[in-house]
Amino acid sequence: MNRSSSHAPPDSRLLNVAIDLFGQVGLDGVSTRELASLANTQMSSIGYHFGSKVGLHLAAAQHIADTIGARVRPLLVAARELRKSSDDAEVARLALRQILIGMLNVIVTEEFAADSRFVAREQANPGAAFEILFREVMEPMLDELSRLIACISGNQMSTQECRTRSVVLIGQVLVFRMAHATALRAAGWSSIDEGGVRLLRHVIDEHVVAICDRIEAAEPAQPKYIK
Amino acid sequence: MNRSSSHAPPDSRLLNVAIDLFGQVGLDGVSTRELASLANTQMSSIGYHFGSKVGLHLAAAQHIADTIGARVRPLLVAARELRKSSDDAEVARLALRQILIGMLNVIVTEEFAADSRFVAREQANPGAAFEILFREVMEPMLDELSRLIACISGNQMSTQECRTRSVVLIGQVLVFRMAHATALRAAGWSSIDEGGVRLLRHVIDEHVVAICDRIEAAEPAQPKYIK
DNA sequence: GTCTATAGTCGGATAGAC
DNA sequence: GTCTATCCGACTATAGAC
Repeated sequence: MNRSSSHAPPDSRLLNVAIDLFGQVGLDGVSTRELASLANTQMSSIGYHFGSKVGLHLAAAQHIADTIGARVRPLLVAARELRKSSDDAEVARLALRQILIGMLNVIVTEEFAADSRFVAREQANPGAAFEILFREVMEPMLDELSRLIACISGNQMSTQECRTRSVVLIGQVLVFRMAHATALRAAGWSSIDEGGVRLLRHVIDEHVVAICDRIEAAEPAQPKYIK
Repeated sequence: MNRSSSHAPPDSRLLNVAIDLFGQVGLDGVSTRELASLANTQMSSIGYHFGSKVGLHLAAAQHIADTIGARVRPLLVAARELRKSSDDAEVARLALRQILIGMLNVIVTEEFAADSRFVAREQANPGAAFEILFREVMEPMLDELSRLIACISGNQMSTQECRTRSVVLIGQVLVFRMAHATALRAAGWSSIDEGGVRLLRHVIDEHVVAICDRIEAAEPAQPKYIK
């Protein structure tokens, strides 16, 4: 059932339609008329409830930050607790794997499809909405990932390198949202079904484990990257 | 020097401006007036040379397919030749690493920044331009990558899994273009300088090697993904 | 709070002079 | 081939009735 066709209040219907459409075609790709029509309300109620079209866009970003944050934050705080209670690389690896698989679940789950489409689009179009999403979703996750990587490497790795590796790791997951059409065609899927998700979980987990093995086994590293 | 400010013919100037601006803000994000103005010509010359704004957009996509194709194709044909001359997993690994590092160079090089921005945007917005870019750029690359992965795995892996792994592998590189702002901030860069590129090359190559080790060492795999 | 009607702006396309 | 001027449709925002 479409979230926007329910009997929720108009502002809530507008928000859901906005997340769907802004995520698909961007802020300029959809008109206020279309948004209002699909939310079964009037153009002018956008002005009334959100000030303007841009106000609705920002409200949509904030709503998504709250939704995804609620889903991802538990994984991050759990990882943080584990890190504080132990320096063991094994523990950190487990937390790292759980965060990445957790992100994969958000990315491929139909429930979060509209939200993650929106996030992907804003990442390509950094604006005010991007600030909200980066600060509340991406940054805390990348922070925790790079701390886990530092721990796995035995704190032998520069912060710069840990952060870079976090981005590269998460890229393996994000590609399925940011290049959705390419990824689906390449994998020969029309949509990501249950079997596809299982394969994806297996592949990504295996890659993460392989990379952890490598990081942990690595020498203290000689040609360090500075600044 | 800006490619569009040269004394090239108007249609060429339009094409270059189009690649820049469409890549930054998308088809609907820029007006024909703006495009013409930045190309030092008239709005009506878009109609004359390319039929319409959409025609210009498609011509830009084709031009990019030619440009990037010219850069990437040599890597792909070299890999193909190697694969045909030998079944050795070591040879395939080398080819795989070279293709991914080659893609990274395209993604982070300033010379190709506008082109790869354009590609990234169209991947998020599948349309007619996406068809051109997928067929001429992404598909040949993903094809070769998955054949190399099959070879490295000793042909023990399903086609499905090989193709999925190709997407995941290339995701590590693409993230730096598709989530450019996020990646830069996360890594603490304002732009990807020479040192950043070196670190990135090192990190991605190491990850690819680690994943290859894992694939090669893997059991023939029991819970195979079918369909 | 909700709806209609409209004001004011900007967009893509194109006719027609040169 | 190049440029000017203009048409017409679509858009956001808002005034004002209820």
